[in-house]
Amino acid sequence: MTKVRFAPSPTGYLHVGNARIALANALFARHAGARFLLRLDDTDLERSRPEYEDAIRQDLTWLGIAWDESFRQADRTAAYSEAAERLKAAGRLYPCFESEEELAAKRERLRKRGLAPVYDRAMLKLTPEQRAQAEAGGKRPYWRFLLSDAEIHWKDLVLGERRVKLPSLSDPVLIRADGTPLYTFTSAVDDIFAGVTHIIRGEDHITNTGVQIDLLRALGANSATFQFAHLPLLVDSDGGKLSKRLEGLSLRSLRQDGMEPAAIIAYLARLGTSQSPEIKPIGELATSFEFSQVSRSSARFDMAQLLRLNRQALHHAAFTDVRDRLPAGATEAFWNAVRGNLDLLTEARHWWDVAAGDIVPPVQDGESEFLATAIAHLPPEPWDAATFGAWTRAVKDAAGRSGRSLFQPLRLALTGEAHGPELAALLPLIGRERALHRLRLSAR
RNA sequence: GUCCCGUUCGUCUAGAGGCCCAGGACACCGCCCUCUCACGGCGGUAACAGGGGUUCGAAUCCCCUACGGGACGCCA
Repeated sequence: MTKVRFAPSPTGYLHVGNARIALANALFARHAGARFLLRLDDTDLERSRPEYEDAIRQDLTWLGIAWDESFRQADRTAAYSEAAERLKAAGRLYPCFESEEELAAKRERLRKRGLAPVYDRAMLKLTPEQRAQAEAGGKRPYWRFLLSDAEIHWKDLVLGERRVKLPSLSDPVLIRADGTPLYTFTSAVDDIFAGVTHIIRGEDHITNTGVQIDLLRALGANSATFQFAHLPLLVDSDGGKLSKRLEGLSLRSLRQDGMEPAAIIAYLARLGTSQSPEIKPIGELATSFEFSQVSRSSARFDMAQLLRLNRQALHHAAFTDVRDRLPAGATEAFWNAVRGNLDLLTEARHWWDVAAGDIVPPVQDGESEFLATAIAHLPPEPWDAATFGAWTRAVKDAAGRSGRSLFQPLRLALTGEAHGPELAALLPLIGRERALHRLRLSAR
């Protein structure tokens, strides 16, 4: 049985970078028939907040990403203690007493000498007496994992052969002085516990993978049962850093702006691959999902492309898909008339005002005579899709105009805009009373 | 600072020595359709970061440079 996991920290809202990783996991899971575990990595008590946990679940659901099982690390402290004891017994977890200031100073010294800031394992050489002395002084230890001196290598599903030389790394801290476990540790313990087989995450975890493979082995797991896929990070549209601006691009803000989940899914599923984005259900997107088609270099997140996809998604959206988010009273006829002209669903509100509310068209200088002619030929209700054609034919004959000079003033008067949905569809929604009023306002 | 990775049209990419004076998609431009926009159809502009090698031949292999990214936390 294959299993993937998406493991966000509830320290903030999900952003597009997170969503891309979550989606890659979901697509792979669907494609490979794997179970999807949603794990809340909330071991950082300082920053984790329950409301973010709820928000993450909501945002994933909104995107259409479902999970088969879920748990939070805060509920698994006993398992972490047990694993820690085993590592201690095996001599792979050792206590340290340096303060954070001391450690920072050590790193700084090494850096100044042009060396990598790797922990010197000073505490490993502590005699039992020295250790007793430190503890007597009221110091509580934090615990480091004794890395082996191996060179870890694995075949990354996206990046290919990768190597991490453990001797060039610091022994990672697994347990804080306050006794709480750190990500590196809990993640390995849980991946074993949950039976995860494919770890799909961002490229920023490459070094962690080397460490975690060593840790998985120390915990008695067969590291060969784990497959890794590291996706290159996304960068900002001006080529700069991924982080700052994209992290601000939360799913919630996109949702607020009227972005369709279908567009986000379509864009993120294919970004950085050789496949073109397509508006499709997530299940169909999964069918063609392959790690081998993901590029090894970072992809640029381009809002313009997302917007384009969003327009496409809207263009194809059925009334039933969007009715809950349309202004109260909006009808299917209205939706079908305007959807082809929307970039964002939020713009529907404006067109609803045009169709059923009050708008004030601009006064068109020099067109009063023409508009008067148009008013004179406005047919009586009831109106339907054929009304506009019949009316404009009559106006054409009476005013001797055709083409743009015929239609543009009418569009401007009726909608207040130079561009917009087909008037034939819009006119019956506007109705005779509003149409008359607007034509008069525009003629003045 | 040290180590690792990357660099092909505006964007996402195809390309693993001759099939490439580099292909596709989106964007853009033009034409057609058309009351506008959009849709659709047809066509077009546009790229191998730079420099050295290796080779009969390099986008593809090697080296250097530049630029970009990542890692180096008692964050995840």
